[in-house]
Amino acid sequence: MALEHAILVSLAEKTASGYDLARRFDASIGHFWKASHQQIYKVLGRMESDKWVESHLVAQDNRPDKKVYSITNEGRDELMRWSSVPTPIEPLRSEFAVKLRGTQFGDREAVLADVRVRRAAHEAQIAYYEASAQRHYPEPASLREDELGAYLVLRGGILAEQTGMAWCDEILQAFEAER
Amino acid sequence: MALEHAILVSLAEKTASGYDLARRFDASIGHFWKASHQQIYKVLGRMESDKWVESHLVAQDNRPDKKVYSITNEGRDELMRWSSVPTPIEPLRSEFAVKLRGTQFGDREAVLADVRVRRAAHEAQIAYYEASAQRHYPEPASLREDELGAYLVLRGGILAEQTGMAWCDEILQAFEAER
DNA sequence: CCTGACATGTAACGAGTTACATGATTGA
DNA sequence: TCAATCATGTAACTCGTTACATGTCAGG
Repeated sequence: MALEHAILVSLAEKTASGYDLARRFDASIGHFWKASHQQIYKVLGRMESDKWVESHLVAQDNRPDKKVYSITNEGRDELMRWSSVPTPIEPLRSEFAVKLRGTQFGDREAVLADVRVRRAAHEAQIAYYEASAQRHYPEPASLREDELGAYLVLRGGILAEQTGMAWCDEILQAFEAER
Repeated sequence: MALEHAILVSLAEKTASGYDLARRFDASIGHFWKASHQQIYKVLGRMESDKWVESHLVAQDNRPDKKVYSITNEGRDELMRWSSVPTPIEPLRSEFAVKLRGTQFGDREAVLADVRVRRAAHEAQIAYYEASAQRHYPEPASLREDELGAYLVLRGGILAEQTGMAWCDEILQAFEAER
């Protein structure tokens, strides 16, 4: 399972509570791997049994206690082992593609409206990613070693969104040409 | 669930047995939505209870009987209804991105080897898709209405694979530059 | 005789989502 | 007083995968 490894990577960067991790999975890491807090707590429990992480309670003023997790040496070993195994190639999976394929059996105008909404969403996401790149990595030619991975992932996000937008444009053009 | 609708689209094009559908999900439709035969039989059962499809047994010579499914009017109505509801935007989900992000905690050379394998896989997939496009849609400027959806989905596949390959190239370059 | 294509399922499990459950503090 | 943020979980359910289960026929 990749969620465990996503958590290990996140904890290797910085210790965190389940709540902190849930917020990270809403932002940075969450751009390519989503997880709900419920699932995170569940998996953290299993990971602690497996000794990949350990926790200690931290009391706070005016706030609930929190359980701060950190990665163990066994966790670091597992990360090393996992990184050396080839990643299975994930097949594409797109409900939108199914719908596009079946346009002739559906509401053509609604599908086109959907394409326009998706195009706008891709556009917004590109703007967001590019602002993020500008802010965190203004000089991509001289990145620190520990920044490279996150930067390349961001680049992957930008490329994917640009492609999504280009696809929407092609679909709109094809449908307009046909009219 | 989209599998039900993928099956509806497939049956709207042509009646099929569970076995036939499983083969279609290994090829054309399967390029953007995978399903095992076990899952298909399970879902077909539910869809028949819901009256979206109906089946009749067909005896064959020298072969086992088969249950041929066809879409009902209710099934067509459902397809129309579904097509008019906006498709939820599927967030990216990539174990490979997690691994890339965590390269500093792993085996850098193994990750790079993985990138090269993935690049080759994208390249092969592009060749496959382009041959398919050439064979089925030699003249994209003049497509029949019932071909347009499948053609555009194929285009989406080509664009996605090209992007995947471009990303791999960027990763390889960045790691080589750093050395 | 053995493999592969044809044909249809069940059972057990794992991953992930949705709904439920609780409780403190801060600011509008 | 009401909503938002902080903080941690359980329970029920759905979707999908893997393993198991069975049997025919054609071709090498």
